[in-house]
Amino acid sequence: MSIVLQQKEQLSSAIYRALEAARENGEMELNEIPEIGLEVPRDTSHGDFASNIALITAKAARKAPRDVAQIILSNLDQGNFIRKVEIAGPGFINFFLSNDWLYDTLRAIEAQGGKYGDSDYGKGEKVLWEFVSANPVGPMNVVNARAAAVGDTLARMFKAAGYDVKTEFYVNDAGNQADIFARSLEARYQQINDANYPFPEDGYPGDYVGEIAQILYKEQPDLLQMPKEERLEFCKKWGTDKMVDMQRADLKEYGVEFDLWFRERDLHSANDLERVIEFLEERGFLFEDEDALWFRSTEFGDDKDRVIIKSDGTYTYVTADIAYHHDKLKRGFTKLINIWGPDHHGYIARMKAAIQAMGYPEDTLEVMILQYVALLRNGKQVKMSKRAGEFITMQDLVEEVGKDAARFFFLNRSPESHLDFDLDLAVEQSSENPVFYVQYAHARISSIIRQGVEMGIQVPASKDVDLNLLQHESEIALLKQLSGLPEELLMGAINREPHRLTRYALDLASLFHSFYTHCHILGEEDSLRASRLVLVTCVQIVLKKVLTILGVEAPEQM
RNA sequence: GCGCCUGUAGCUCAGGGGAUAGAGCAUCGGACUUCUAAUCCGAGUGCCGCAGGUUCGAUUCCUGCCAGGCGCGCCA
Repeated sequence: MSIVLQQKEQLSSAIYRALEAARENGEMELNEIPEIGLEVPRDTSHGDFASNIALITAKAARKAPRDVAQIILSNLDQGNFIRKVEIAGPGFINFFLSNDWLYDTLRAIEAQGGKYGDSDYGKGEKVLWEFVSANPVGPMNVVNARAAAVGDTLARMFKAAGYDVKTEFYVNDAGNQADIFARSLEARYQQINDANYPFPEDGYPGDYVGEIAQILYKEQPDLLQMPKEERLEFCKKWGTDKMVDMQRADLKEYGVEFDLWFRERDLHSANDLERVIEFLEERGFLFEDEDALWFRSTEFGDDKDRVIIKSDGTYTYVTADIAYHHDKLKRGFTKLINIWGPDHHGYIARMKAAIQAMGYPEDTLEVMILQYVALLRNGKQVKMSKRAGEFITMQDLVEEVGKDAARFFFLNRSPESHLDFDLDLAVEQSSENPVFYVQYAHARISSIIRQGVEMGIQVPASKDVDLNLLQHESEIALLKQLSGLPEELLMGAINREPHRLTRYALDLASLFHSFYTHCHILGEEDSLRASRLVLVTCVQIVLKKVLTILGVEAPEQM
């Protein structure tokens, strides 16, 4: 249990006992004692912890909130950890504790290192995070970049929260788009020898198709010997594999490495679609109408039934997706979390229906809908069209603003908010980007420790220093911030809020920079210097931990 | 028409049943003989989209409306 939680528990049981005592001695009538809420107030003048219990119970007790608070106080056993209690505002009870718990936080960080802040909340539940899953027919876009950053970070937050996590990229290499891509690639290949060879009307116009056609030509100069059908099949497989390789490389450069890459074509070759259709058929969820086979998804709350096999005998996209999710479940995952773009939100109901038809609870599948990213240049939105071959790719973005800045920028916003990404601003102010502010704090600490070592000063163990020397306002503020990591990490995972962590990192960096200005370290006398070295080392550990989860570098110097 | 998301400071965005609504950027003024000034300290700004409702208390929850983005295929 985190130290903050320990404090809250101590306080709430003290309040509970006070309420019971008040009830017994007749000072207060109260049938039920509600759950006692405690929070860390934003304003430090409101204490270390505050409770609104008096406001909540006032009505049932038929007393004014401040009177209730006064009764609680007069029955409260302050023990030896509560330094001061006061009633404030409409009836809040503010608790001021002795600093021992803050110093315990340093000991915990020292003992746990990079694991500080982790919990076993998830109890090892197997969770699969699927995100990006961009079609292997072109470069990834900025929404993919947003999804990559969010998914990658949330997956790590889940690991920290005690889940058994895998990340997966689903490759749509078997559908219409893959066929169109194959025809586009084949046409570009033909054009190497015959400039007038017709390009398909619906083909992908981007230059990249021609570029990889060149690579294909070098590797396979005799492709034209093949029968057309066979050649298109080859182009589809080779081409989508090539695109997947490129996507994998781009993602790696962006700091995202998936545990698993799942190919749609493997579902087809393993006859998984037939199998899942049979499975649903047996359970009576399918019916025929107008020469097509339908899935009765309305039985599970979808607003329409969905076609599974089209009248021409081919499958729809959702069929493969059902088979895919069936496969995920067969692999033993009990929680499937997908991150989709806003254009797919209409898909949620039918996939959840499928999950239920397969016999699993509706909330086994959770879909996070990420909102769009609008790119602005010269104050105007950049119009992008895959059709016209005009778009700013993830790769362009990373090259332009850098991996760390791009990731931080995406992660610093709540996933469901629409996002305006001003390219001019991102480039122009790249040296003032918040990410550097956080990294600079880490580099500064590294520098202090480095110089200490040069002077023959090592970072001491906390047991060998007097942590009580840490009394400065900026030191206390830092300690409080450090104590908050476990809760931030856990709440961030539970609520799927990566931006909690960027915010936490910014706040921690800010408090450190302020401390740095007000307090010196290496020049201080031995005992104070030792205590502060312990403190900044803990700040460094926590900064590095958070940056690692965010997928951002923690530089030793800048 | 139905569904999802958004509406908070000049801009980009946090927050969220409670105590004076926050940060960064931008603007203005200070701080480097001292561990990195990519830093710090200080200053101003808000019908929290509008209107009702629930509540001791609503910017937060509920309903309706307005505005913007995106969906609603035997496409993927």
